[in-house]
Amino acid sequence: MKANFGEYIRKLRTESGMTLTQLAAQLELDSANLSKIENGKREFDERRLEKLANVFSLKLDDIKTEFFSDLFAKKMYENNCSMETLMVAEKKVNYLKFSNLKQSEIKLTTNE
Amino acid sequence: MKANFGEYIRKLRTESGMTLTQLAAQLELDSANLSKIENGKREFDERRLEKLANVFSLKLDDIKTEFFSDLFAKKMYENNCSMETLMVAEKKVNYLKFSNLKQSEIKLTTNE
DNA sequence: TTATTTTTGTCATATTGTGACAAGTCAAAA
DNA sequence: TTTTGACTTGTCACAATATGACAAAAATAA
Repeated sequence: MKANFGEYIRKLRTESGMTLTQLAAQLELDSANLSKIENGKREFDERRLEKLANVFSLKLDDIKTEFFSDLFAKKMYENNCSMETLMVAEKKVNYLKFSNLKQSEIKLTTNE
Repeated sequence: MKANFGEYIRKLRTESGMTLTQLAAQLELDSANLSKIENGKREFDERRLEKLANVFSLKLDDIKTEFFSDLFAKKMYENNCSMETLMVAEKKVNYLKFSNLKQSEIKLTTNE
């Protein structure tokens, strides 16, 4: 497993035999910057996730899972968060989904 | 349960009978900005977590759990992440902890 | 009403992120 | 050993975002 999104990109890239320059072009960024991303010295811009998925014919959802789990893991590790944090986060996501569901129902009902 | 860290602060504040101005002073920020934070219009600065814990005599770890779980939940919700993301994040945190443990062992062994 | 608390809008400034370029290293091929 | 291509690193200007501060409006309580 890779704990950095950069390493993940590097794996995808090398396995498909591309150079930094080639992939960078497809992602519309500088090869120097892509190098930094792969080496964990810069962050991959969230807004390029879709492009990345397209280049490697991967499902956007899978790429997102990889991307955000890295983000969370890094934060957790840096801040020495208790593992409980993730459990609580799960509850909160469900809560957000639920309350937004209710919201839309209300909107539909009251026809706003 | 509160899904916003701001609501959580508001709850703490009102339960202890403080005004925005009073709490803001203790946190060294403007009451107008604290108001925005409580209403979810601005983010609470991570670097003030310790101050917050002190004001309400809470364990920093608990505050951090609340803070970061909110952060993650919000990201998950906004980006429509699959729930798997959290599971993968958990694995990655363990991986990071493990590899850093190994790192320090190496450092100790080689006395660098 | 008057006083207090809270909310909202705005703006200058601080902080951070990003793209771009130049110059560097490195390894393999010629 | 020179050349070539791939990769890395440093730097800088600029863009995007966050933050603090202040004023003024709105809401609430006395």
